[in-house]
Amino acid sequence: MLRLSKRVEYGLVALQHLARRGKVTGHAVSTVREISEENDISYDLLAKIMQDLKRDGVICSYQGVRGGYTLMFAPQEISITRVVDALETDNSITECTSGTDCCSREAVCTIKAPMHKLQETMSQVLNSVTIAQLL
Amino acid sequence: MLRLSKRVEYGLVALQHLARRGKVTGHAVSTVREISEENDISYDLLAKIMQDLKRDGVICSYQGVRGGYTLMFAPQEISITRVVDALETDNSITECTSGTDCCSREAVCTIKAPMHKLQETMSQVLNSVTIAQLL
DNA sequence: TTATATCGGACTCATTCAGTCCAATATCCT
DNA sequence: AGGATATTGGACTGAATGAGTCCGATATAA
Repeated sequence: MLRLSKRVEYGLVALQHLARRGKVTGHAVSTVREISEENDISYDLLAKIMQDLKRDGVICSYQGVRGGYTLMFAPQEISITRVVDALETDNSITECTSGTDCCSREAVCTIKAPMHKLQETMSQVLNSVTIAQLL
Repeated sequence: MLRLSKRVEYGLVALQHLARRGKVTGHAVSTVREISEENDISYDLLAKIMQDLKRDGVICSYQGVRGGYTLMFAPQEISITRVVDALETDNSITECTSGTDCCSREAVCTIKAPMHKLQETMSQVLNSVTIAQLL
């Protein structure tokens, strides 16, 4: 459907939330609980998303009491592409333009080249928008 | 997943096929059977897609023996946006940017404006690419 | 040591998508 | 007229995906 998943949507909101608290190192600036309540997002679902963002390295976590999350980069250094890559399994517009090989129709596929070009353009757009634009 | 559906993919292939036969008026230039066989696409599925493209007005049909389909516009006048609109129920990147109202989180949504801007940019990209680029 | 967080897996439920099957209708050609 | 060919239309299945839930484990500041 050419749609961003709810995971990405919530991820962007969460990163925006953290960004507004500033990129602080050494301790957490916000918790999943807080972000989920302020933005009306399922706590459990957001918790998963935060873990994925942490795994990607875009945020870091602090466990235990007074724990939570903090940005690892300045907002203008975090592109939407990065968020999508961290939270979705695949972000290619066609099977064709994903990874190395194409779909089962590869041998007869007549739109492979133009689709790659379109993919390139789309990626550039997503790459040019950052969390800073959400503030 | 930010992915074009197979319907759109097949639709583009079919329009490319018709475009290569030229924009002829008065009779069909190709049939579903031919397009499906040459491009290894399910006949039944492609038949549905062609009906939708016809319903949209981007192609016209001729029934019966020696029937089939023909383009209604020059390839450079048919944007991918049009194909997506004809073949997918919704092409907005978020629930937010679709139609009139937003999602259930609308009241607390903090990324509505930037998402609309992103949607705009993405639409422009899809609008700038036409069937002519597939030839 | 307890309250508060993140971590991690398994799980359900609804929706969507790709593809199939079958029957009806239109129309050219012989 | 009649058969072959093609579009039209609806209903249907099965697989995949996505959103969201539930439960328990682990880490850590106070």
